[in-house]
Amino acid sequence: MGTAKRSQQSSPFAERVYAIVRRIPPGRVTTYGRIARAAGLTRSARMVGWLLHEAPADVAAVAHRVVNRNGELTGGWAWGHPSVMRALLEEEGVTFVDEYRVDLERHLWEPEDEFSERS
DNA sequence: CGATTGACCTCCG
DNA sequence: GCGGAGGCCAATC
Repeated sequence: MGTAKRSQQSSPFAERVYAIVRRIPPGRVTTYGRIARAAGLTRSARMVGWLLHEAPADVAAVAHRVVNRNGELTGGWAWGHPSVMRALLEEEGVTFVDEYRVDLERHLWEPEDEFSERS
């Protein structure tokens, strides 16, 4: 396979993010910052979102469980419309405190912060 | 090759 | 407690 590369250079940080996202249980939600911190890069939450945009199908299948620090469906438009992601979350039993805001106090899932480095 | 944007967050005033 | 600015890495124009 000569053409087995492109931009999918599977960065160590990317694989770490994908691994964490895949470990997100149903009915549970996490935040980009939480994943970024668990991956080792606390201030690189932006890249997490971009990675999810280029993420494989298995990761994208659970990407709707990833929300921002506010619990808002910031990436809802990635599915075409936030209502789609909201429906998926509701299907898993996730409640919403607002139209597009999940109850983090109720479904916030914290990844294994083995690599979490504090300042 | 340089500048801008991006599924965002943290720090500082 | 709230607001603004910086940061971080990569992709796209």
